[in-house]
Amino acid sequence: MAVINEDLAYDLGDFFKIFGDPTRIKILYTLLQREMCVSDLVAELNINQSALSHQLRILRQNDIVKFRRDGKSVIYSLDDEHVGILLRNGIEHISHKNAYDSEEEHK
Amino acid sequence: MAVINEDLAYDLGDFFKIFGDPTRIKILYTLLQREMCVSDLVAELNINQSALSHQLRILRQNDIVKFRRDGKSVIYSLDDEHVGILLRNGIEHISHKNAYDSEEEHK
DNA sequence: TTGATATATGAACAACTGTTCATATATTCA
DNA sequence: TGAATATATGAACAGTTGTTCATATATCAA
Repeated sequence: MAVINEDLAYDLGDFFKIFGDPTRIKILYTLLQREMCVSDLVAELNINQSALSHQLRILRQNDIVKFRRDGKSVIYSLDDEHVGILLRNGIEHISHKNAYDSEEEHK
Repeated sequence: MAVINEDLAYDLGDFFKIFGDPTRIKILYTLLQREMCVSDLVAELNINQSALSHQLRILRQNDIVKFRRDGKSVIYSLDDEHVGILLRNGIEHISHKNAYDSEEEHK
């Protein structure tokens, strides 16, 4: 084992970076529940259409979401089983931390 | 369920952002194996002492690592069980992706 | 105390990131 | 074909991030 491979460190960093933005989190959290077309995402998430499209491209290019065209719409969905696990993992961490924080407040 | 809470989206984003940097990944990957003092990390990871210290502060402030002083040294270790799970999750994702990529190359 | 060693911090700066605006492309329908 | 709708893309810009250099703080040993 010893030292982490330099490339792996960069790849891992790049991978987690994808989840390091609230807009992308919103998108992924939504797609975790059901596939959805762009205009529905715009409506539901209250994000500028262009900003959403830019973020979807990032998710696409990193194989986090997949998409198919249906008439005029493009329908996006999660491409990876790990995404859900990862998000839930993060949520768990945050809720534990918040629970601990409010415990502290009572002292 | 429906739409993700705005605060949660930001908190989750901030959480994952911590893992979105190769220097921090190197640090965490190393601490996953054993606790270590700063100068050992400097030597092992070949990172500038100041840069390392700045990154350790970020990890500290986000309760990802904990530390204790031992004489002149400060010894860091992981503070959270989730970190290992998260890293392994990311590594798994990347290795699957790479496996798939090289599969593609053969076509 | 003084010098040596270990770690932390602040300021400055270059590089990167996400958003917006304008516009391009794609599809459907009349 | 032309208009309407849905989505994507490029350029510009402000804000953020990570590194470096210089320096501060902390601990130990003489």
